[in-house]
Amino acid sequence: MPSCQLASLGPIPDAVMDEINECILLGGAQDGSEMRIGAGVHDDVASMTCIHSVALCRFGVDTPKGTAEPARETSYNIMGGEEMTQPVMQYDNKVIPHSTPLTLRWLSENYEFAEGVCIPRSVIYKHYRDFCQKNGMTPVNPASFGKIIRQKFKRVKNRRLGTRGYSTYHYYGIGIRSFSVYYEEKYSRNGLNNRTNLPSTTAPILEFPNLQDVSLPVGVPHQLFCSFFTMYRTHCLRVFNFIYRNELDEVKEFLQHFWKGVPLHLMDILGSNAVVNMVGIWVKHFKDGNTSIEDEPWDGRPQTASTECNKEGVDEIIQDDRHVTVDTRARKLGIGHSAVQEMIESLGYREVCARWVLRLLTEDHKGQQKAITSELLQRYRHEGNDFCSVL
Amino acid sequence: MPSCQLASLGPIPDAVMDEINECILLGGAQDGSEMRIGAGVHDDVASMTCIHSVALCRFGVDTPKGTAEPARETSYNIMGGEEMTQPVMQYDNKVIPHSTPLTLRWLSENYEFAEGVCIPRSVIYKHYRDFCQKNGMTPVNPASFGKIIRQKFKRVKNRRLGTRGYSTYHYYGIGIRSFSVYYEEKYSRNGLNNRTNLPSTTAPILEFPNLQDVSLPVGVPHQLFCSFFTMYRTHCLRVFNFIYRNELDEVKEFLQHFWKGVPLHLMDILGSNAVVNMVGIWVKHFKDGNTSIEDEPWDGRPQTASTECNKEGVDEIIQDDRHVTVDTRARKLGIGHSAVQEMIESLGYREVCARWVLRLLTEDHKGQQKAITSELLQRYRHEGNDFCSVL
DNA sequence: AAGACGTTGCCATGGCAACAAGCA
DNA sequence: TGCTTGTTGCCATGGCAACGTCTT
Repeated sequence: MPSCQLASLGPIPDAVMDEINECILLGGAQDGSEMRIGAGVHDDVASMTCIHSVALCRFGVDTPKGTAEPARETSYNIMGGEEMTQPVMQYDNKVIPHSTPLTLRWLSENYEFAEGVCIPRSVIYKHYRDFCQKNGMTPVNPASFGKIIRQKFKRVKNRRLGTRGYSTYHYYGIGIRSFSVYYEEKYSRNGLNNRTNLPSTTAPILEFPNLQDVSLPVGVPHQLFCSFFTMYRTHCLRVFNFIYRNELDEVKEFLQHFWKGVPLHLMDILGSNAVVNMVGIWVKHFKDGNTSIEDEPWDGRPQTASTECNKEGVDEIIQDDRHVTVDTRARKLGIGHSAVQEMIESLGYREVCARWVLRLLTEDHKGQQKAITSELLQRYRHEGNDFCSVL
Repeated sequence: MPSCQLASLGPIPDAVMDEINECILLGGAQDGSEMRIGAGVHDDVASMTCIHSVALCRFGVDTPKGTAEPARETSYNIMGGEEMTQPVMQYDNKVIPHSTPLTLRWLSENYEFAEGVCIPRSVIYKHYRDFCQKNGMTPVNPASFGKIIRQKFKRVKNRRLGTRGYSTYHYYGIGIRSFSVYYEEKYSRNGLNNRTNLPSTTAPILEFPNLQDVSLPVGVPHQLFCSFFTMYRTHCLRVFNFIYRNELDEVKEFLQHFWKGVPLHLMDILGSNAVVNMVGIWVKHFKDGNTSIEDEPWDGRPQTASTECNKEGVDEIIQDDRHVTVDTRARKLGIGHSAVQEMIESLGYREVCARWVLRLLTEDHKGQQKAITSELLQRYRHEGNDFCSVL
């Protein structure tokens, strides 16, 4: 019996994949203003983990069942549309700082009171940014925008929805007008009825193996692996949910959050080849078209499959390993960014990516100890061991 | 007439300098838990700017006037003390998660209601962390600690003090008991009277040149320079204040904040040699024992002085320049951290440091544009020009 | 009965802008 | 009067923990 079910609602549309790719390429910050010194290293991790997890999601989904798909497709088109149908006012190329009355009017035209509707603040704010860009206005920050929202919708309430520890703020009581260019069914009054007949349990599910059915790789403490398994399972579920809800900005941030947040005592087992390979096996399994791992016995499988999988192209992997090393380091130097492109192209090397994520994380945690001397030697010694274990 | 006055209250005690050095060496995070991937690059900037600004403060201060010095000295000793006189309870090496009753008792023993006293939250929290460490407890996060504070002191009020845009949260109504090991006069009931006869205007001041009296380097837009000058002046004032208030943690964070926050359109003039040298001249001037720049005419001085200053040891500077390049890049690779030590030893090269801060910032802003192709070429081209302009 | 999980209240910090006070 | 600058209210987001519901 699966202890966790992943809702999947059809293949990821190309538009979404494009956005994800763009997100990876751009490092997540579209306007440059939020960039920080040192972002390069973050991007390394984010790119890799994004590739890995998105690959998992991509291959994990079932055939479409046709539920609620049209609405989602429409929403992408709207968001990706080039032209607002009727911009409130068009200034001739002059960038004006900000206009509260204009924003209030825009709010009136596109949103309405809607009891029972929850819309993420980030979604409305994204719409607002779009509105500002199309009208040559400099947007205000989220806090100030919130004040404007509450000027217009005095009775709006707060909700914090999302899985444990990852709740996001929502406005409760605001819906998108049905004729707005930003219309999305789930965020409007109309979506209230439809949502009830779309429970996640009726959707095709992606089942993870039950922990009891999995025989663990030798040498890995059972307790630690259980912890990691739980975290990773939840992680995948959340990535799924983010993508399903079209909150692609969240995906990147969340991935960073997850991989950076792996506790130190779990780092050790992540260094273990067997665990990495087990994750890889799951990905591979989903890729082959299975949505459940339950129908096949899992005992003993990880070890055998992992070796078989490893042998497939061990030379290339090592080759690629070194290659990525060079590029990653080059990018840490600030020399270039073409490596990201390469990493995307080498999507087939999911295991490599996963392994690299781990390596990166390990390196960085090491680096954070900031020992003044002998750090250099220690690092090379550590890397040496790591490299051997990859072989 | 100076438009801004810097309060300075004697030379920086060795204890403070030690802490600053430690802060630089450790990268600011004492427990490692707040470290993040990519912190290395932040540290580069922080170290440099810290050296630069601290040097400015160090050389800018006047002879001590003996006001309130004893209290400050005492406080350093207290904070640096090895042993609490009477720990509430001593567990034998076992790390226990957390104990609210213990914390409440500790609060009662060390703090009291004190109308009119403002104490920064960070200060109390630092004390609490110290208390936890000494008693083998895992401290709770600041938010949860705040709840405990309000359990004990129900009438505490909030204050946000600090210069514009850099306010920090304070508790108003809590003072440190006079017999506490954490006692500091300014944060206790006794400090209330003393503070009134220590207005910053009566303290020796460090005067910046008035903008009208400064003839700008050629080729630098007046408007841009004025903006930068205002920012830099405020920056120095704040660094002074932080050090005076013994809030050394703030110093590092603030320096990062300032240098990272230089707007893009000011980056250009910071790339200008003349501006960098002007800052360098001020530092040099203060170093020579002057607290005011007003008594000497400033017309035309920047250019001449800058060249003279440059010629002093241009070879060494370039030599050092390359040296720092290597080390900085090495550290970005995560190879080692001894470079920080070197930079501290080369404190004499303040101008070089300043220049390097600018270079680093420029590089990073460039890097954040994340253009996929031709970034490499562009960067080298840019660096080439930059290097020439240094010569 | 115990555990898992979503929701929500209270705390934290931080940005912006309005207000107030001091000063040229 | 106009400018500068400190303070504060309102908004944002985020962590932790308590509570209630639901599952095992």
